[in-house]
Amino acid sequence: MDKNHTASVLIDLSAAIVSVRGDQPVCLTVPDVSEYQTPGLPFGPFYPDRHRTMEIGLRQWVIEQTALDIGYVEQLYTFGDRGRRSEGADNKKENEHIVSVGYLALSKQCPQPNQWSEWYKHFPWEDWREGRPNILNQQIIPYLEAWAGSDELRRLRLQQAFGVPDKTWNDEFVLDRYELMYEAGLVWEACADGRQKEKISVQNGIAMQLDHRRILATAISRLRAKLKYRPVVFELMPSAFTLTHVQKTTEAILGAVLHKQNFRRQLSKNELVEPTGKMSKARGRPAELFKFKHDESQSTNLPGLRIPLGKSRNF
Amino acid sequence: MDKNHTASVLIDLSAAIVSVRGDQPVCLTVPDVSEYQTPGLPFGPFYPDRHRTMEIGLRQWVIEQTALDIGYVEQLYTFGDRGRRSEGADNKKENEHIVSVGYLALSKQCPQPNQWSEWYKHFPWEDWREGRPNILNQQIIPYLEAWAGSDELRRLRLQQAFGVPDKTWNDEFVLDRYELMYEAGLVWEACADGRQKEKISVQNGIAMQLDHRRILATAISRLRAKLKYRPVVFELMPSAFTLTHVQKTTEAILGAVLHKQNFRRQLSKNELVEPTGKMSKARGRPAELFKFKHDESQSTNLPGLRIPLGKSRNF
DNA sequence: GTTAATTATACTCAATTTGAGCATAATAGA
DNA sequence: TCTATTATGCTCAAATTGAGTATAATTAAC
Repeated sequence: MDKNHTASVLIDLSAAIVSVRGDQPVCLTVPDVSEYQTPGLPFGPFYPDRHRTMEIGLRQWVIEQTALDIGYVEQLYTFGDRGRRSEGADNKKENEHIVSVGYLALSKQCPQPNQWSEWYKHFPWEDWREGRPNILNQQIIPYLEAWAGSDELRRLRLQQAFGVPDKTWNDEFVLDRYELMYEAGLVWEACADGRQKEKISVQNGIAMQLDHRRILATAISRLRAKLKYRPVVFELMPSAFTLTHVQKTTEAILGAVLHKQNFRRQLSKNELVEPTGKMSKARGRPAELFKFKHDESQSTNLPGLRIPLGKSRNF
Repeated sequence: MDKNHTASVLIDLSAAIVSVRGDQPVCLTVPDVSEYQTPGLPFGPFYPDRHRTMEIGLRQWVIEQTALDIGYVEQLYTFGDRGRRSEGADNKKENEHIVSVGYLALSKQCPQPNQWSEWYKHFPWEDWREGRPNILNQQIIPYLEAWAGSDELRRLRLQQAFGVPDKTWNDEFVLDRYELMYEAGLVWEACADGRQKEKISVQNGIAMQLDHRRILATAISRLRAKLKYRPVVFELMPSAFTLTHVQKTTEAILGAVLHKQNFRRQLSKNELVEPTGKMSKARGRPAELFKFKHDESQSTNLPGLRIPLGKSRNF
């Protein structure tokens, strides 16, 4: 085995394809045939011969396999962990190592409801719209505090990720929280390497295949952060929408409620939307229908929503 | 050639190892032996057999080859572009494709000065500390405007990246600006594919090998953005420093000057530093020596400097 | 058809943060 | 002692944010 062979790997392009259905953020998943029936993110191999860039490769198989119209695509992270291939990799050669490049993609529609999985079923502690989730005080925090014990570093991380005991919660630290729970053995995936899977007493969110839940956590973190300074929400909106609709979508992603009047003030100050002249009709007073000002053109680096309190909020 | 073989690639871990020497941000480079003598970023192959994660692999060869103590390491981006291998890849097999994973690393010291290259020699238009760089009005902007012509999309991108003609400059859009210049054929690297290299009339910054200047641009963008909400400056500071020293380092990275009193206000409000009791002695009044409050522990997600005007400034 | 519930939108106001400045303190060197 | 230089304390107007109140335009209930 020469050096070149040792260094050779296969590349999987994994995608967290995100949309919003009603007031729930969802993510495209593929069912699992194994005994555990854990859903996974869709992925496809990268063929450097066929695709000039990896993003082109990603778009290609998403179009082929899902027939979805994804607009916004962003590379998230490249995972080279050895552990990743340990499970269900029977269709790959034994000696081939797999590196997975995670992507975040946004879709305006989400047809075939059963193929889309709601974020907060995988991360129940991340949805604060109805107040602080019970699972935190009832399950997660006590377990984590026991795990931390008197370890100084662990307590500091606990403070930063979960705001314990400082009473501060940063909605962007989704990945940090997941990884802390992983290390503490609080999620199913942490026991995937031969250890018995029944160990996790509480269903701390629905598990996913391989490291897919970690990729989804990365996607949520990134999207929540991006929302605050780039107008990516509109990649999830139809061509015409009410301001309340934009707010509900934003709140769904952030997992937090926002002050209505202030939210609209930001929207109008940044001149992100313009009226269509039409009105929506629902229960109460009809709302004006707006459209995104910069559709078609790459909206990548426009001002953004600038949700205040960008960092952390008290509770 | 079966499908697996087509998908097999080699992975290079490229590193933008950044430090600050005096008032100049610098980046570790390796000399080039070819006729053009363009410097390149150091890189090493990733051996999945030997290293559990890519970050471990990166740290490994940095330690082996540079003997540097790098603290902070962050993955930047994974480039799968076919063009990348076109040049000087004689030591690799013809059919092997290379994917390069770019990393940003921060080092407190930068010994052997000749191996470190100053950022702004590669990106002269990014240093605004002495005011608006002349090269913009004299060379870059006129060329780009001609290139844009009446193309609507091009003009919009020009506006966003270079603030033309809105008079607004966002210090974080380093990558956007570089890529625009690349597309417009304004940088040497754009002509690397067989076209004559002498075409670029102006020396718009010193070129680098392969796509290394793009990786460096990514690193600068990321670091400038991160600086504003995470206390990463301290990864570039010695154990004891004056507040002015922190400010000079920050300004070097941002390529912009900051208001002294307001900078200090942020530092003290966020409680990032604590006095050591000692004083520095230089020309004027002696300054108090401080140290970073959260040294040793992972400072990754602490509050940060929160440099105001985070987005863009007028000129 | 009147009333209640619901949703939209305009407007206000105090608290905080930011941008920009002046004033003063402590040192070295002339 | 005087001057240049750097550090640091303090002020203040402008802008932004957080959190309301008031009012308008509908549908659903009675």
